[in-house]
Amino acid sequence: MIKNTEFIDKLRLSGLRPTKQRLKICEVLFNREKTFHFTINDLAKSISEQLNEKISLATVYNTVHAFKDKGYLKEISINSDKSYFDTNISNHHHFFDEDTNQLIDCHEDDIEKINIKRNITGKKIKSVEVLIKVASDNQNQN
Amino acid sequence: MIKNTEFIDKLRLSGLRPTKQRLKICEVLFNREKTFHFTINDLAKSISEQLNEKISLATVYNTVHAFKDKGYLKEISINSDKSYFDTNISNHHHFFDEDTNQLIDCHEDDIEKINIKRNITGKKIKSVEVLIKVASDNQNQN
DNA sequence: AACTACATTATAATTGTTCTAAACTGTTGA
DNA sequence: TCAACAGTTTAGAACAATTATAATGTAGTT
Ligand SMILES: [Mn+2]
Ligand SMILES: [Mn+2]
Ligand SMILES: [Zn+2]
Ligand SMILES: [Zn+2]
Repeated sequence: MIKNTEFIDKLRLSGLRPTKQRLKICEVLFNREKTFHFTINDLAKSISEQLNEKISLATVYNTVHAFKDKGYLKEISINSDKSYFDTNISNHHHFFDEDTNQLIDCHEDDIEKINIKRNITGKKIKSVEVLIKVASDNQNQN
Repeated sequence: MIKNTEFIDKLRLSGLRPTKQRLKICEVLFNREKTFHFTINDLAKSISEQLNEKISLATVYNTVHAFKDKGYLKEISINSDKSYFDTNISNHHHFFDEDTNQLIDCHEDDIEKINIKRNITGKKIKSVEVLIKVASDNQNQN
């Protein structure tokens, strides 16, 4: 369990003021055993469940974007009209369960290292993401 | 250059009526040398450029979804708030140029075959997609 | 304490997409 | 051939996710 002062230091070091709202969001995001894959709505729900006072939706968006910009969150590309975020900021890939809309981390051993043999002239690789969509056997494709 | 009657047959075989609008969209989508990666907006623009009479945006959406359902188009997952489609329906991966927002096909030899060594119990793999984001060297990450 | 820049908030605006329901058209078979 | 019907198109409304706005609040500095 991470102490509040650690969050305060981390925020200050990033040039973000440690406000009440940001600290609460830190708790919800980072005070957990396992990786949290979430949409803004998931996060807002987690917040309101664990909190008496409320945080404005705009602040949730602002904070998630600030944390992403500072590298404390990753955004995951899923074919959907909503964004997913990830507290696991290491390079890793995902399974996406189409039945439950849940992301599952791929671990080092789950997938062989991606070896890209071509490069685009004048361009640098910014990220490589593998998304493996899964669903129950008795599910219609796509 | 594909003849109009071929499109008519293809549509009829799929249980889709060969309407004026669908045939025009077929022309724009499939009467080209190279793969077309597009957003609905790109397609609507291409249509209005090549056409005197106009096609309703709702029809463009309807048709693209119908074609996707019939397997004539693929939808590509990009971290963005808009959907991308692909006339290349083979299994393949993509580079995404963040400077221009253009997709580039990965060919067979560009990337080693993805080898997934883990499976999710009770779930079947529906798709495996690799997205390699690229940008100019002097670009800020993500 | 006062100042200032940064942050929060409610709410409006924007954007991509889907829905609706009325008008239209391709197909069928009497 | 043509009426009937199901499928299709359409404009515009509705919707959902996200971003912008601008007023109010607050953390950090002096
Ligand atoms: Mn989609
Ligand atoms: Mn959207
Ligand atoms: Zn993850
Ligand atoms: Zn492609």
